[in-house]
Amino acid sequence: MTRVTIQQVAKAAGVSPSTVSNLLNGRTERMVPATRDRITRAIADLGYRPNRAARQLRTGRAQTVGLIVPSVGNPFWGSFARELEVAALEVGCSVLLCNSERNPERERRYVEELWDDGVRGIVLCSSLPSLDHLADVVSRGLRLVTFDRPAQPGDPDSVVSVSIDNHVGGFLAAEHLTSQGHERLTFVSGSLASVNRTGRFRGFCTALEAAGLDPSAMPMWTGIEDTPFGDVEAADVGRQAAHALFSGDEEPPTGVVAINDMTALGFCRGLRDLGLRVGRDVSVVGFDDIILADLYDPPLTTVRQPIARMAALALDEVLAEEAREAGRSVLLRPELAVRESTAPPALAVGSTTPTAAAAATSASLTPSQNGGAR
Amino acid sequence: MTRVTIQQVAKAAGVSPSTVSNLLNGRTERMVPATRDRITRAIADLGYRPNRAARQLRTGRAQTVGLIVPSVGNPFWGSFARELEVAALEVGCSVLLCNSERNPERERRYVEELWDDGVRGIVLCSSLPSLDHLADVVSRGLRLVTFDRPAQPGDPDSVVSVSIDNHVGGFLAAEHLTSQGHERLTFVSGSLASVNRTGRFRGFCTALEAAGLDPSAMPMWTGIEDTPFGDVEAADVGRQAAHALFSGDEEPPTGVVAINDMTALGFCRGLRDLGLRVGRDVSVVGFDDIILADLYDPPLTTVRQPIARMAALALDEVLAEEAREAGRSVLLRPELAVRESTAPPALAVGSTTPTAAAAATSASLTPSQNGGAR
DNA sequence: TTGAAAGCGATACCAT
DNA sequence: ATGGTATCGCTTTCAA
Repeated sequence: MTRVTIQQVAKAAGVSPSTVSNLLNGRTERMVPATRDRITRAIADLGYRPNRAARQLRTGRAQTVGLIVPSVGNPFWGSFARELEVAALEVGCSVLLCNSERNPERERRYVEELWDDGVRGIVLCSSLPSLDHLADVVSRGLRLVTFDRPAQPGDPDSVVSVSIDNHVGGFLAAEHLTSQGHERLTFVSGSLASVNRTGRFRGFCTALEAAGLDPSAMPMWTGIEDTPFGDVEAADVGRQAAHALFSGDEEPPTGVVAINDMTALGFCRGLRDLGLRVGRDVSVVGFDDIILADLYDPPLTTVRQPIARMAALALDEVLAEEAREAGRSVLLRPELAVRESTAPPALAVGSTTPTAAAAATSASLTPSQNGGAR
Repeated sequence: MTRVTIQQVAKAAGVSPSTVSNLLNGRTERMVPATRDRITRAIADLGYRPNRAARQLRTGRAQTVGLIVPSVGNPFWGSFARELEVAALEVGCSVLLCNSERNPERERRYVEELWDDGVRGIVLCSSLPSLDHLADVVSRGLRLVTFDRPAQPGDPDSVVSVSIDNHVGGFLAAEHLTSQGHERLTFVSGSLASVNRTGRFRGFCTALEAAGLDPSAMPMWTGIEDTPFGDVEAADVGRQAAHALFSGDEEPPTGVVAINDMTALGFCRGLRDLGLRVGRDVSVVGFDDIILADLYDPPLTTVRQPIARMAALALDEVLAEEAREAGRSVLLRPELAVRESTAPPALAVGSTTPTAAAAATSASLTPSQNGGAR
């Protein structure tokens, strides 16, 4: 009933605690095989398991890495968390998961708490422009790796970043649309104050310019830029954007790039509210390639992030023994997964009602199915 | 740079460590206000933070609860994890999250590990029929609360369970379909060896019988019952099921109840592969009500689990001071979220091609929007 | 190759 | 109302 300690193992094996400790920590070389076996036997017999608190108190470090994500409710972060755990498991680490809800204060509290817990380091999935709120802990020696947030000027030197090249991602997404002949494009996202948004949006603009289009002439949606939206609400952002863009006075876009898949899916849902059809009336490109992207109807064209590889890299950086060069950034190239939510724009310009458009294509179906179409 | 200890605080405040400790643990009543203030000042000045490892070593308990889910890649578990964290935060606990991937051995290892970590208790989201692999730790005093897995005969007495009434859930789902006039129904799930599957399937059968239908006469899908499918693969299960049911010799169902939303969404994707339309050619009911259910096109009718409430309850049980009565079960009532993936069955029987069927339906069925009307 | 013993930092009992 | 101090279980010199 009461826990077995290293002393009891030592006694059972007829050796001292030090020797058992040596075995536990892989220092078997200085040990006669017979001793080793006796200890191993004793450990098994007694069902001994080292007390981590004691070990940590002594060594000062836990076999743990912290992971802070905006919200595991978002499947992208859920999948990433899972991949990081896989990587950590391989090196005998566990992962302490925290949801920041994109709240800087909460983020700071979690970082402090994890630091107190003696984590080896933290993988921070934040897109806040500044890391000032964490400068204190970082200066105290915390090993911090940011994910999906390229290094910014002003970041502490010791912070490492692992992310995709967002500029390339945004470019690929928009270029795909322009190459299909789209000429009215909108970039849809929530809060402006996010680092990856900036990169993705710039890539989007670059692609437009490359196609001879003027980014500033595109329909814009600036509904809720100030609201610090969380991640579960990402879908709401997309949905609201769709409503705004397609029921305003301005001529709506024929193609849209969303900041992430949840927003893209929300946007699709918004289009559905309006009786519009994705991939036919409007083309939509997402970002992340969550599982649901391929499951959606129509399957969503999206910019894929190689999360398994990124998780492994992030963990490597967290556990790296020696300090890395200052301001180290690991940048991966994203790729585009082309699916059916994108297609060349409808030839008909200024189609009257969506229902009419749909009917035209599907061999004069009675317009009864366009759920809720007004 | 070096960590501040309780001794340093004590010295700075001109008191003994014991007194500081008393303050830290809320025993302020035996302390003159002036002392209290001096200590508080010292703590703030020095930026003192208690060392958790030391505290845990001394008290034997951490301020932590374990959470084991099949996979946070599945949005249902992601959302649940988030809710549990919210609840835990309110009482100053952190959550240690682990993905079991529905692997009993891995589940056991995690439970042992969490126990070693000194967690207050564990919320286990498992649907394994037996808890035998955990009997050992449980008998050593672990407080275990199972979620989404009603208590089974043979479970250790001390295990508490929090779940919805799966029988009711399965019933509501199937009854919704029968009341719409569906007479050929299939229950789609992966592994049979899961507790909630059993309950949901029984409820499904009960509803069929209540409608005068014979469950054993329904089209069945028994493709991969033996494979211990994980949770990310849940969608594949659904997709495969759709392919099998709609391209075999047997007449396919007009309505389907899936074990969970991911499977339902996979099923919808499978239908799409085959050119069939959800909510028109086939009605689909999911289970869980993940965010994506409402985002899907068409929005998915599903059995909702009240996860926020369930998370709070599960945490209560984990942290309960005194032991609960033996074999305690908390059972919540699920509710049906009716959306557009379900509708009365097409009138045409023996359709040739999907497209023809679709055309036939919408031609002859004008009032196709009033879901549920007979 | 093995052992003895000094802590890591907080708690709680027992004095005062 | 406050202080002294043994203790939790392990790691790690240093000595044998």
